[in-house]
Amino acid sequence: MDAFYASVELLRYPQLKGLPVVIGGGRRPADHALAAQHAERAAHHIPVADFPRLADYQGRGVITTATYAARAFGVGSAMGLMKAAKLCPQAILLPVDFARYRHYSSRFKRIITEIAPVMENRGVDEVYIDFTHVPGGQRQGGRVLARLIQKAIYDDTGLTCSVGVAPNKLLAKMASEFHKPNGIAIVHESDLHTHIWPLACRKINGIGPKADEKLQKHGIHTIGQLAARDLQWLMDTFGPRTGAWLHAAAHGLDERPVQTESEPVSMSRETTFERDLHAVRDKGELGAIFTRLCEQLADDLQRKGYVGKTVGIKLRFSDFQSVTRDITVDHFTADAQDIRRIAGQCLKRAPLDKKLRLLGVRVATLAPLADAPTPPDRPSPPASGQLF
DNA sequence: TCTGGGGTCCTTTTCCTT
DNA sequence: TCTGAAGGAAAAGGACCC
Repeated sequence: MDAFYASVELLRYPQLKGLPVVIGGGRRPADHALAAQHAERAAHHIPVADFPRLADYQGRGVITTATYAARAFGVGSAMGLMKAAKLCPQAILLPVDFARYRHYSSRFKRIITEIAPVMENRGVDEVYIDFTHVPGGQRQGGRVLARLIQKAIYDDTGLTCSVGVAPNKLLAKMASEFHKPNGIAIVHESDLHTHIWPLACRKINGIGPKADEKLQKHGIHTIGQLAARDLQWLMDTFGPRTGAWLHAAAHGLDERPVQTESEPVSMSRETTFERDLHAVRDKGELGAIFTRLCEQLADDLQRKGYVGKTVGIKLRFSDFQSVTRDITVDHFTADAQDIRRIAGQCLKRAPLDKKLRLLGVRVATLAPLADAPTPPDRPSPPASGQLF
C-alpha cells in the first residue's frame, strides 16, 4: 500500500503571522464572553493587535494551538491558559470556533476525496489516503499528487497543508512532520536508517509521555535504539502486544489499511465547571448540569441515528483524580430520561466525598438506530433516591 | 494559577457461569 | 454445599490522539 498523510494547517490566520497568538478556552461563560468580544472587534475592523490578551483571561481553559511567535515563549498545545499567561501575557487570545473548523474541515476532505477517494478521517484536520490506485499517483514518488492536492486545497480554502508520503500509515504520518508548515516529505523504506532511526521515540504515533518515560529508563531514546532491542525483550518488558508493536514500529512496519469508514463506538458529553462543586452543597446546580448533559447526549445520538446500551458517567475531582462508572442495560436507548435514570444509578456507586471539577455522561455499545431491536415498552420508573 | 472536550484502544480487575 | 479452575463479559482505569 502507498500511504499519504495530509494534515491541514487549519488554525493558521495569515494576518496573525509573526504575532504571538494562542487559540483556546472552553465553552463556559468566560469563553462565551471572549468570543463575543472577538466578534465585536472583528465587526468594527479593530486591528488584531487590540484584541484581548492572554493576561486578561480568567477561567479554566487550555491552548488549542499557538502561532510560532507564541511558541517561542514556551507556550504550546494543551497548556493551561493561566500558565501560558505567565509565560507570554501579551499574547493575543482568540476563542475556539468549532463551527468554523468543521466547515473548513469538510471542504478540505471533500477536495481530497474528489482527487483520491480512498481516504480515512483522522480528526478535524488530518487524513490518511491510499493512493495506490490514483491515476498518476506514483509520479515522482507521489510528489506530483501531493502538490496537486495542496494547490486544490489552497485554491478553495486558503489553507496550507503538510503532506507525508510513505509505504504505510505509520511512516507517512512521521514524514508529514518533516517540512511543516505547507511541506511535502517522501520517505522510502530505504530511508529508515537515515531519516527515521535518529528521531526520538516520541515521534512514533502512539508513543506518548508514559511510554517514552519507560523507554528512557531503559536507555532507549531514539527509534534506532528501539529497533536495536530484541523482540523478546520488548515483549517481556512492555507486554506481548505492545512489545511486538514497538518492535514493528521501530522497523517502519505497519500493516493497517486505510479505513474509509467506521462506526462510532461511543458518544459522550462532559463539562468542567467554572468552580469546583460539592455533591451535597451544590446538589441543585449539579443536578441541572447532569440533566442537561444527558439531554445533549440524547440529542447527539438521535441526530446521528444511534442508540446504545451501555451508559456511564465520569467524575473528575478537585485533585484531578477521575473515576468512571458504567452499566450495561438490556435495551438500546437514545432517550434523555432513560440515560439520566441509568446514569443516576452509576452515580450511586461513585465516591462523592471530594469536590468535583468535571462531570461527564457517555453512551457506548452503539448500534445504528435502524439495526437496533425495538425497545420493549418500558415506562421509566420514577427517579428515586437520586443523589442529584 | 495549573491542566478542554470528544474520541479510540488496551490492560487489568472483577464478577459470573460452568 | 463447598472449592477451585477456567473462560468470558463487563467494569474500571489509563494512555494516547486530534
